[in-house]
Amino acid sequence: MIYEEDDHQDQQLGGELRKGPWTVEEDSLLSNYVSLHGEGRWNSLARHAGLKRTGKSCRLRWLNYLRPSVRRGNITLQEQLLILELHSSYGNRWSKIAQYLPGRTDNEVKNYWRTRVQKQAKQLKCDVNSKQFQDAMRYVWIPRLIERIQATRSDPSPPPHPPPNTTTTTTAAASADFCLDDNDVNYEVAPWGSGWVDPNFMPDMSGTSSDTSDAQVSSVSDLTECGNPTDCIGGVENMSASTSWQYGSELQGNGQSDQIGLLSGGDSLENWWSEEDLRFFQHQLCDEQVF
DNA sequence: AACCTTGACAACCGCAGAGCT
DNA sequence: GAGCTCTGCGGTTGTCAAGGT
Repeated sequence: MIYEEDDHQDQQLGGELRKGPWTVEEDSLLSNYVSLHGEGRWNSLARHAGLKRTGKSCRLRWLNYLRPSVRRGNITLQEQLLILELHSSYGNRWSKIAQYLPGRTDNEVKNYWRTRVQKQAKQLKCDVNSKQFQDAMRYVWIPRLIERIQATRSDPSPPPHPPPNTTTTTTAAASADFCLDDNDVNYEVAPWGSGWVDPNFMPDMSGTSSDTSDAQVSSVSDLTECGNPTDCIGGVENMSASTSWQYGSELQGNGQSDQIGLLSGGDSLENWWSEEDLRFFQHQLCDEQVF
């Protein structure tokens, strides 16, 4: 790559630099220029397009907002499930997670996590990266998400597609739920999965689990150990049968079997935790948290 | 009606890695 | 190999609208 035209650094634009929200005119300039000349070389692009923005700003605006493939609107239940599970594999590697959510940007995934998921952790008075909260997601939230997905299966909303250029084997959950189009060959799916819903896993009720506060979630290797992906999860259908009630039984035994949020409707995450859940987790799982 | 809080989203910043001169 | 620039990523902050008081 030749940089001879890119000698000007962002700061050399000096006081002309614009910041803050983009105007319609700026969006138009950027869109038109990219459609004519393609992406890349953002600093040069910014100058030649007549934008008083940094290259970084232009790139961000294009990738997160103007790009035609950007998908806008609410995060679907399937996408929520994907995010939760992928985060278990990749941690805060938002761009990696976003690869599995076509049309979604890393920024969007990151924002979702911060505004929604962290809120749930807060409700449980857990740190979002604690093992306790991981367990809460694994044994309560995800099974409930799956049930809600099944309950809304008649919803014709198009399933998200897996990312391109990955070579990982397909997990049943992914293939069953997110790649419904048989014509959509060549999809490959995330290497997550086994740990989340393996019936052999049960929450650490001892309260003695070590703090995993640094997003040290289950490693990818953990999740890819399973030779046959279908053995790991068995698809969402099987997940429900084998996991949801089973994990839920810990809680359902406490009398909250109807608290899965299925009947409440909507995609709000407000009601994922019943009062029983909150008490349960706060008392038995989160005692050691200092959140 | 005014003010405050909250949530969602957009945008910026700093850093690290890759590639080029 | 050193220095420079670009690109991409993750963390953080800013903005605005909606809802509540």
